[in-house]
Amino acid sequence: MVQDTVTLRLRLLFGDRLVFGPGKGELLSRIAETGSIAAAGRAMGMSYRRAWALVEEMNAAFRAPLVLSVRGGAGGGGAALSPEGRDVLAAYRALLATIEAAAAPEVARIADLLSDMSERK
Amino acid sequence: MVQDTVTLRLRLLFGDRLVFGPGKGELLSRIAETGSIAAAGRAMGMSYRRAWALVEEMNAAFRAPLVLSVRGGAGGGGAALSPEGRDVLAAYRALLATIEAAAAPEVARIADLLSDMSERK
DNA sequence: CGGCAATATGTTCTGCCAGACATAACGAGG
DNA sequence: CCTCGTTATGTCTGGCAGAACATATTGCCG
Repeated sequence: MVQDTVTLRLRLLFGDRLVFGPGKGELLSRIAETGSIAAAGRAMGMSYRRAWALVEEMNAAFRAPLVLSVRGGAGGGGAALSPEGRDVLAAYRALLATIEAAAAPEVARIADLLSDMSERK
Repeated sequence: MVQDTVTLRLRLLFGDRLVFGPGKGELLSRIAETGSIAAAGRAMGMSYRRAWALVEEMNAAFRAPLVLSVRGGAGGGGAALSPEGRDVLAAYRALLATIEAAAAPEVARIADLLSDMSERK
């Protein structure tokens, strides 16, 4: 095997506006596991400001908000995925899996033509 | 159908360096059809500077240069795809086709959850 | 009731990358 | 031998996305 890791980054555009990509995917995922926009942002080295902006953008783009948030209360508040949020995340993950499987042969073809990466830092 | 156009943008990363994406794909394609880096750049509203930089990057990343260029001579010079260049382009196009087919159901799932875009400018 | 941690949102600062501009070298052909 | 269009490469600059900073608000819990 010539190269260490091959990753596919997939972005979905509807019309000409970007709706979903790796960043929002991971953000959604981290919100689900941490129950907090702030914690999710911290986990990916992203300012809360930006994390929140992405959430806002998603909530506006979809028919129903993907992230539900409450403020005040125990622990200051929190956030969680709505059913739609879980749906979108699941669909996106499935998409990646499907694509990675389907793409394997062509990816290998391209990888074979790459210069050897073992001698790169 | 709720939304007009759905497009998938796919980027390939090997290790952590980006190697190939939509921009380089189209550039390669246009170089093949125009026989010139400058013309290819113009065709996609890209400065020659940038087009050339992308070519340089690709040529460096792959085992053999994807684009062969000559300067001076009839018409000032020109560029063409090397066999490896044609291979990579063909593989990338095949990749896109494969993926678009495989992705259709999940994309539809996500699209269904989008807010209606017919009432957006 | 006051502290805490998170959501929510405005304002300002900044690093960096894309594009603009400049210039050299090149080589066939008139 | 001069023109022309292209490759090749350096430098400068403006815009803007994202970070940094600032503040208000909310509601449980000790």
